[in-house]
Amino acid sequence: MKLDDIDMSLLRALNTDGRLSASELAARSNVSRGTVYTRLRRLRRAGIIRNFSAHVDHDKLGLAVTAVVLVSAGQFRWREMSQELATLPEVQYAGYLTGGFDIMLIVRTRDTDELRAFVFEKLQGIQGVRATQTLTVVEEVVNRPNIIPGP
Amino acid sequence: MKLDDIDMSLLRALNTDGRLSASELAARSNVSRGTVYTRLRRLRRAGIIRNFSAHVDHDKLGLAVTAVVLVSAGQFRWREMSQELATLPEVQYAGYLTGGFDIMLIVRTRDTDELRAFVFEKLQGIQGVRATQTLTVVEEVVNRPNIIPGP
DNA sequence: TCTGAAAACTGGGTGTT
DNA sequence: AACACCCAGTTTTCAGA
Repeated sequence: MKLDDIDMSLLRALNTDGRLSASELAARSNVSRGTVYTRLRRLRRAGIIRNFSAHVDHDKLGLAVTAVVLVSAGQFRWREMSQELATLPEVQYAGYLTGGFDIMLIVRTRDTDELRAFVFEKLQGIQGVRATQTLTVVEEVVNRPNIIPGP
Repeated sequence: MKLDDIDMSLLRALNTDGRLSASELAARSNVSRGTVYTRLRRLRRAGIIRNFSAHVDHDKLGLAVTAVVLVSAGQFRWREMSQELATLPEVQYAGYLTGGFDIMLIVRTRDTDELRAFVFEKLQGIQGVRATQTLTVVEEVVNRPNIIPGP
């Protein structure tokens, strides 16, 4: 799907505030409300906007520990591992890599005890996981929901 | 702030759909509309809900390349580096680590050319950046906006 | 893509449990 | 606290241009 300036303007606005009303979006993008409705529907149908979500402060929710887990995998079972990783509730991000490691996870737990349990019991229990390297996040500097390309 | 079942229910609902109306939230959490308003205000004021945002498909936006960049840093200028990293538009996530690396970045670019420019020109140009290791994300398996702890 | 009007929702308020 | 009710203002939907 082709995206014009109106679409990009809407996406940028919704990136910073996902609950903006149609009339506010219309004002910011200099179009009518009707246009905003039809554009948003298009963007959703095309899968460009996947969904909307609140952004929560994990510390304040009691999830004090964030860790990056780098995984080296063998005997690659791509499909099965994807499914198993997707069911782990602690995993916020999981991606397959090329380079020094095969998988990268970002994991959130209440404390280091839960992190240990995750890495050494859950993760190491998955077939194909050979070795893991766990790095604790001491401070988050940037945490953006999206990157919207510039003009 | 103490969070009860109602708060958690609202957070879970807003995690999966951040544009749910107050009446829908009320129905899903089995509370009145008024309660939803007061709870949401509390959650925002307390900083538990930071903001709301759309979630976009970066591939469809033309950002075809996602990479994890692990950085080893020396002569640590914590404050300055944070600011410099935060201004880089390609950076979706940046965090300081303990372990084998000092900083982890998740970066999105249009193509590998932009990625190269980011790593070897922008990033390596920042004072304190000693060495980088770039891993390309071949496939994203999990990409959740939040982790909401279970009961 | 825009406009106007009906329908639904919001954000208050009140008093009650 | 949470609830049910009400009310004016706003937002959304939908038709027509």
